[in-house]
Amino acid sequence: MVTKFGRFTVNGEDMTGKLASQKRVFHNNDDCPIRNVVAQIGDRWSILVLFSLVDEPDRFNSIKRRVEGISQKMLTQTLRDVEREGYVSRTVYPEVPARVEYALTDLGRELIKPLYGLVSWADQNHTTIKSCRDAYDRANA
Amino acid sequence: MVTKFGRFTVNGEDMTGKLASQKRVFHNNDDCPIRNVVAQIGDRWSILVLFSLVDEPDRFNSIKRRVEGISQKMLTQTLRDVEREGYVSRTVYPEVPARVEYALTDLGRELIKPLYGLVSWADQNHTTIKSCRDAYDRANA
DNA sequence: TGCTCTAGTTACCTTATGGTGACCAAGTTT
DNA sequence: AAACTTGGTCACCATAAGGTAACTAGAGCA
Repeated sequence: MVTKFGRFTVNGEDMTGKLASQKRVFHNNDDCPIRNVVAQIGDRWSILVLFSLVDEPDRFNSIKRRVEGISQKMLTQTLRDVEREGYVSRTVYPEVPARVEYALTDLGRELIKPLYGLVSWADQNHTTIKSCRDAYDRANA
Repeated sequence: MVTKFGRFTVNGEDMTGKLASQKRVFHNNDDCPIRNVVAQIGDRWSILVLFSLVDEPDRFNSIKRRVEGISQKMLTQTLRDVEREGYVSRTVYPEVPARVEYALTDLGRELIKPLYGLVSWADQNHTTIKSCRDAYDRANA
């Protein structure tokens, strides 16, 4: 059996059809790819920072100006995190004053593709979701 | 100009090409679809719970057994959240003892599609990411 | 000398998130 | 009557996440 989403692997295992049997257990430890990847980009700033580098590299203060509301501390922290994950590279140019350029790596560009699918969906559906929230809140007031 | 990801809309605005001009600002307020949607499912349990309902509806304690490590409190909270977003429906059957069935809504099933893209990517690339982390940690020890 | 730039770091504080364990109600079984 | 079932709620606590503001380095410029 193949679901409407096609082949379906999670935790490195082909789980196509296993959900249907109600036997599938979803692990939530360090080896779980879902948490391992999604937890890192599910924070307040990572996705915005990654998308700010989609078309070309950019430097620290320029990113800071473009990602509205991010503090210096959080931009540093977010950039370190996405650099550690391998999504972004950091290049220091020994100019005066120092110039530090951040760019998506190949891996980062690969990640942008599924991420873009999610972001587009969010963009197309967020008014629907808002009215769902309102309806829920009215029903549970 | 169209990016390699095709048309690109964020915040309801066609931003294709705007990134390239370095003019694009990423808002992070209540009207930002990215945060509005991603922040809700970027928590510790939502994605796992949503995927546990992909193939058929399931009831509270069965989900609890299948989503490893989730506490009763967090399952309740997560289910209320995804219900409020409109991704999941909650049906009480007046049996004895009470049976409560959770199922993906049409909207929830729509969300699963881009989410599945992300989860698959995570599954295929998490070993790469792990070695990126190790390399980063070695370089910055 | 003092002020400017970029790209940070650090200390401190507040809020958000999530975990534990006790408790609850309605009804059925022993 | 006591215990067990499902599907929760509630109070309490610990930690994580994130914001603010001050401070730093290295070099150029007035």
